[in-house]
Amino acid sequence: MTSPLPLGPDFFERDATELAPDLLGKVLAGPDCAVRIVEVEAYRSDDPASHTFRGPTPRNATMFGPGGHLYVYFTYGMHHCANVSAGARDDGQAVLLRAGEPVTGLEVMRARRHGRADRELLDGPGKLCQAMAIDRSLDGADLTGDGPLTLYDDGTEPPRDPIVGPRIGLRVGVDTPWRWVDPRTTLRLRRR
DNA sequence: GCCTGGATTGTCT
DNA sequence: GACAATCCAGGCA
Repeated sequence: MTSPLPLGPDFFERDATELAPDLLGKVLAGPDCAVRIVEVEAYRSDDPASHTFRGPTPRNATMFGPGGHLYVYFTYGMHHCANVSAGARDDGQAVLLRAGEPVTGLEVMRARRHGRADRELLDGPGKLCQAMAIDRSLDGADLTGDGPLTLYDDGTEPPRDPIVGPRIGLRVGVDTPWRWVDPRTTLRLRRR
């Protein structure tokens, strides 16, 4: 275990399908809690399932910004989802953070998730945002510096044998295997 | 354990 | 005006 280091902009400035599996095992730290990422999905602008497929809009502006920033969107009338922008400016790429495991701030997250079992605190994209109090006010936050949220490498290597499969909840783009799961997780996640 | 249906609102066509 | 990168409760096995 080396000392935790924030990931720099260089780490994020590559294709979302390369970045996504490397985010497994990394730590997303907020002001009062931190989470180890165990499930991700990649989205690109040439991908019909991506919010950026039809070009820039006010909502998806962060995905077209530089890599290493937080893209938060609101969906199904009641849920937020958190993404990390990837690639260079104007690339329109991002990695959706689907699930995580608690690192610090367990009590805070339990309170925000209102009595859910620990294994159900962070095992879905909407739940992860609820537990970490992520909403649209954090859209565009810089994850590489002194913002409210930071992505760290705490010395945990990405898994050598990540589970790869199709993305979840889509009407289109289900044929591309752009979802990665860390096999070391104890969460009950779809494994294929 | 697995499956089904309802909730609810911002966003784009 | 329709849809959406979801979650949860409830029913059944």
